[in-house]
Amino acid sequence: MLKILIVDDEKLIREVIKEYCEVENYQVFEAEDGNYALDIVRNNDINLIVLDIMMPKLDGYSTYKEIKKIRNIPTILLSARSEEYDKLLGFELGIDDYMTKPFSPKELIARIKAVTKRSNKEIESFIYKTLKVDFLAHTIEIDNKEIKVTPKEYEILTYFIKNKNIAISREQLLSAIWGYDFFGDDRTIDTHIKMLRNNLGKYRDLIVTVRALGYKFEIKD
Amino acid sequence: MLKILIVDDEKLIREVIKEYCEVENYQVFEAEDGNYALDIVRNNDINLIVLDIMMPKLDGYSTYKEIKKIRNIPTILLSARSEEYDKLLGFELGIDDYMTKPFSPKELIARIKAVTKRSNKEIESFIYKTLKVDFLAHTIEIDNKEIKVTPKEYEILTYFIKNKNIAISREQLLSAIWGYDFFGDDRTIDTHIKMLRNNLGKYRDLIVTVRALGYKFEIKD
DNA sequence: TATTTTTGTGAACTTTTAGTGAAAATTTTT
DNA sequence: AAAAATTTTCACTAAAAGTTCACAAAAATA
Repeated sequence: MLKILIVDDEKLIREVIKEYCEVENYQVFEAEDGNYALDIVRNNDINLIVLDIMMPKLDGYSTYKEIKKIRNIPTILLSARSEEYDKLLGFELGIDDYMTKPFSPKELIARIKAVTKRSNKEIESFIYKTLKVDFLAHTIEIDNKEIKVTPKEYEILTYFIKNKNIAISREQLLSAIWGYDFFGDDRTIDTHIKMLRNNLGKYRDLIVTVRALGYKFEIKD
Repeated sequence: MLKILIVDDEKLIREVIKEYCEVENYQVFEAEDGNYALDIVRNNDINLIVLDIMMPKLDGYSTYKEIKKIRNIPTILLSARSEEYDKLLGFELGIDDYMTKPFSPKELIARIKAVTKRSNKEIESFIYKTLKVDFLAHTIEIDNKEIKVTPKEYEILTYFIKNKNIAISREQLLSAIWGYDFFGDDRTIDTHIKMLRNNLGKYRDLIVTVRALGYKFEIKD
């Protein structure tokens, strides 16, 4: 279960966030200032921190730096006004996300999900039966035998793997792999898919076509 | 192209928002009170609404509720002062976001982008008894068995789900799914409904016909 | 009940879409 | 600069999907 620490001097804010988090089944810890926060971080295995910048005693920035000394924890910063926005942009030392008050609870939950998802997603390889893709070595193996694919095919395959079981539109593939500035024919994808399927041999059916949309890399767990 | 409806009694506010939206290439509709807003929603395929709470005639809250009866549209509420903040937090019936005046146009645009992005992604699945629609995988399951439907049927079903318990006219379905430039016979819908019902098997009755109007996806909660 | 309106449906017909091989264009390697 | 590899375009085909239509069935109305 996700353990979330909320650091804010306003009790109301903490309560509201807590309520929403509990709906999502997160375990919530509260701290009303930076010192309490540090204490909690030291004694609990916190997965994510929601941290207000403007606080009495130990302010958000300083708290953030202190926490980083203890352990790297994904953090979402809250700033009081949108004027702070620019400052935040300049303030770059690994913040995972930030929001300006007032914010919608829905959005916060969405961001929490996004951040936790992101920080858990650095995989080094993908294995399914005898298909192995090694992201570090940049190789693909089937039945212990390396198969060669072109760079584009490799990119498509890894994109599929990272988004397995999600239907991907041609547009999405194009902008993800070709970039937003590609103005060619989107049927080009079909040709690459054809070649990738051929190269995947007996695993060709992992790429299923989603009619009127695009393709999907389907792994039935 | 994104169609945005701005509902505010102050002309100046509307103008400013409009200008910024047009920079982003959004198509902007304006309404100076709730009644106009309802009219526009009924006759256009609006994607997002920016709605002021304080208005003469039909106020924001009421307008919001009325719109929900017509169709589910992501909405950003504007409240006049930050004191309203607490009220808004308690006010929970699916608002996607809200802002307090004065706000920066930049921030509004950022939120519009966030909301539209989210509303296209947030709902990952719909489950009713043993009927499961997975919007990411683009699949439909009944009794743990995947059923195949055509693209149009899938679109209709997801539109129904997003607007469950709301009667949808044939015109509305046409403009939402076929687009404004479809000039064919609206009985075509009936054929698609027939096929969709067949594919839904024991759940066929979720699609109820609303005589002289269209259809409704009815879920008794 | 008779008549009219509206919806359900099977089947014929039309259009759209994806798979594919080949060729042209581009990029990379030799 | 030539050769090789890769990427992109394109035209053709088969399959899938979409549309129309006529008649049956059902509901509303007179």
